Amino acid sequence: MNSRSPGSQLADTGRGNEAAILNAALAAFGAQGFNGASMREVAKGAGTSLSNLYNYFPSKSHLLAEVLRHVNAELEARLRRAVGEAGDDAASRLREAVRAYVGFVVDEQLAMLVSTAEVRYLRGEDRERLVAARDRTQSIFTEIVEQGAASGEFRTPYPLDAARAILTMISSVATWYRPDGRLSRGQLSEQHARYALALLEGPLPHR
Amino acid sequence: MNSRSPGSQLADTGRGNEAAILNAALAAFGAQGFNGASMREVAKGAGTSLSNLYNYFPSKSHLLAEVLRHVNAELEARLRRAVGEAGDDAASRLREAVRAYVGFVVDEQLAMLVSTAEVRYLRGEDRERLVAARDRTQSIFTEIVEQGAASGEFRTPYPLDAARAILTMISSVATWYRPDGRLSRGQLSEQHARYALALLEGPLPHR
Amino acid sequence: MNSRSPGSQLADTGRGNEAAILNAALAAFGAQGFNGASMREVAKGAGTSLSNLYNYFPSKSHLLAEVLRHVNAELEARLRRAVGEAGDDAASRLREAVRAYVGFVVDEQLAMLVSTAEVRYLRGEDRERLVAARDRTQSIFTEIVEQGAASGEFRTPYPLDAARAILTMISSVATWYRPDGRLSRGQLSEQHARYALALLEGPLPHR
Amino acid sequence: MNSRSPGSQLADTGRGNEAAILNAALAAFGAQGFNGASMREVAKGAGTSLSNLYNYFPSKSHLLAEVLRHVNAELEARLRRAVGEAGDDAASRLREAVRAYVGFVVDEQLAMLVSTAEVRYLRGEDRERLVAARDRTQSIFTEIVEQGAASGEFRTPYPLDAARAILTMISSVATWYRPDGRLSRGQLSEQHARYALALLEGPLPHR
DNA sequence: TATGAATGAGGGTTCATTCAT
DNA sequence: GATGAATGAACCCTCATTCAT
Repeated sequence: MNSRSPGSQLADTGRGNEAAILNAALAAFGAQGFNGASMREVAKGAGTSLSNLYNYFPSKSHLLAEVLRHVNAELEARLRRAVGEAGDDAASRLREAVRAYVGFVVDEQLAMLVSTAEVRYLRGEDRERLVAARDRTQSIFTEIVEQGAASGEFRTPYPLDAARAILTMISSVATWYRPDGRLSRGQLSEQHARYALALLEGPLPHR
Repeated sequence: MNSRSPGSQLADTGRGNEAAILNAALAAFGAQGFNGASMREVAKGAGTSLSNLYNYFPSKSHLLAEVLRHVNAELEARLRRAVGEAGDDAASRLREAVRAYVGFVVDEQLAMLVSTAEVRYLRGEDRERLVAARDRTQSIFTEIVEQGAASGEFRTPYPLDAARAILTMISSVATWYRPDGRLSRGQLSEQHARYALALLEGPLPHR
Repeated sequence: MNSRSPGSQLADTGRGNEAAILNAALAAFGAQGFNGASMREVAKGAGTSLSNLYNYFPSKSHLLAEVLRHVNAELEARLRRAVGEAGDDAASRLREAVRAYVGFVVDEQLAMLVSTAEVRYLRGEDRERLVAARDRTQSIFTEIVEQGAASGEFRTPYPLDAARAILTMISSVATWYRPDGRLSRGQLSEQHARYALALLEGPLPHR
Repeated sequence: MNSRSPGSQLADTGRGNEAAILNAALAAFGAQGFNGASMREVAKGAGTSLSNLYNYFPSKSHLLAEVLRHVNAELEARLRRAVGEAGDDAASRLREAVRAYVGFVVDEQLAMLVSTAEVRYLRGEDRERLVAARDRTQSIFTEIVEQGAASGEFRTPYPLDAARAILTMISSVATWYRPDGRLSRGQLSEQHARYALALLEGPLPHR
């Protein structure tokens, strides 16, 4: 055992059934997509009645928004923790950020998938709020990359574009990763740390 | 004008309304997602009646399958053409393949988005057939990568994993590319060709 | 038998189920009120499926709007016919108009009730259209009243207000009339013709 | 200030929230109709919780019944007071009754509207009780009319039917009256007093 | 009294699909 | 091929009401 939270579980939030509903929604949206999932399924998954869902979330859209908000919050927390404990140079900070991100993708694969695939169904304010929150999360990476570009550690001509490429590369691991597959969590982290440094044209560790 | 096909248009297929329906389906699935789009929308977009759709495709699922099949076929054709016209070394073949792929993503952004986001709604044989077709398409890249790894041009310790990373990196360009954005089609091609070589730890062109 | 149309039937309108649906809606709205009636009831009453209703009317509100439009159209037609066949002086024109209106209320009691009670549930353009149509219908009365006021046949100091009072008085007959009650159709017509002349302070027939 | 109660307020009844609930119900039923209004709205309007409503009224139907009972009680009280202070002859008693009724309609327009429109949603004993109470209220008018018919003051051939016509005429003022409209409270009273005498074919005041 | 959480029934509406023409 | 009408299932959501506290 380790200290990581169990796969694809949103933290308890105090109110009776809220966490159960959020988790059931995550599972349902993950399995069927936002439009393919029904509130009845969510209710069944959460062990409550359909109508009670609406005592917690005013609409299916809002429920999706809350799911995505929680997922991003957890990701951001993990990233900040990891970067906070890293060294000072951009290369090691990047390495830790990548490891934490890959770890999140592996631990919370379903959350990551839903997070990527279902944002598009958010509209209006909910969407804007989430986009803003994600920008804050991604800025953890872009700041490191800018630091490394400024210090000369990263020599790529396109630091910000490369940063984006790194992020999508890592998050898309969720689309194919299998816990019983050829690559372990650790191997994936090493690989992607190396990919990231390679893309940024930074100092690759010797093989 | 150039010789590229117009954006997000599936080729005519001979049967009266077939192309119109496929294109309308692509547009509808792109705008609303597979489950969010309705056959009525598709019919309206194709300028025909709802029931006439079923003279061409036996079900909504099948319609999706056909859309995805056409998109992959077009992508594969473009890739094979590009690689066929390239040199013999892995680096230049890779460069041309990447350029062609990026070009496709840019030209057929919507097709690429749908292709990525909606495969999950295929089931059964339709799904298997498409997965097989995609594997054939992706093998264009993996063969080049294996060739380069064997020849020593690419020194990455993880050639096949890096190939997958390259593919997802390129296809995800569709999620953010804007025709009027900062990066032109050509710049994107150059960037990604460089990313690919960097990831494979091959010979980077001088800046 | 007489030539009056059967009670509470909206005329056939050509399209297959349309008349049946309108009549079923009239019955349902009459029995339960607009909000108390369900589209399922209407469908059952019309002998069709719930979903088929929406092939004829895009929403429950629209269905109500159409019901009310038809009712008013029928009333207006009857009034114009009656007035057209009357003499030239205001008193006899009024008498015929009142008789026709009372006749309509008695023949189409349910239609009249729904017409009065459920307008309030119309919103937006539907409401405005109906209000305009009703104004046109009521102007049949107000014009007669103005004619009689100008000619000196009606001596009331408030001709237009009295006209309104007459109209509400007649239409509210629908709230208590019973076909098997003490007052026959003919008696009601006579009474209300006399009420109208009395209210307008015109020439009362001798008793 | 005068001695009339404020518009559309049901009197306090002693129990904590009862008056607030009755008034909120009156407002909600007036705005949306009985079936269109929800107990949640009523609770919100009364400033209490949804479930607390059921400590005062056992059901929505009962709540409606109580609202209507209060409205009728207030109307009856006003009418009896007015008639009690009038002279002895039928014409002046009628005049005072009409004035009081018109005054009530104007002062308590919403209450009158609800009273007229929503009775139909009462069933069973609640309905019977209300009908009986209304009959008692209306008998104030019918008794005056019978007195005047007997004494020869009113010469109409249909005294009781005319009485009913008068009542509906007055109560329907609520459907169009606007406080800022052309007709003042006083003018309306005068008009309707005259209408009533005209309908009954009694002695009209000189103009 | 007063509350918040809970629920089963039912609301209007849309869906993919079928079928007679 | 092409259509318009039709349908049953399912959708999201709201309802009046209950109950433990």
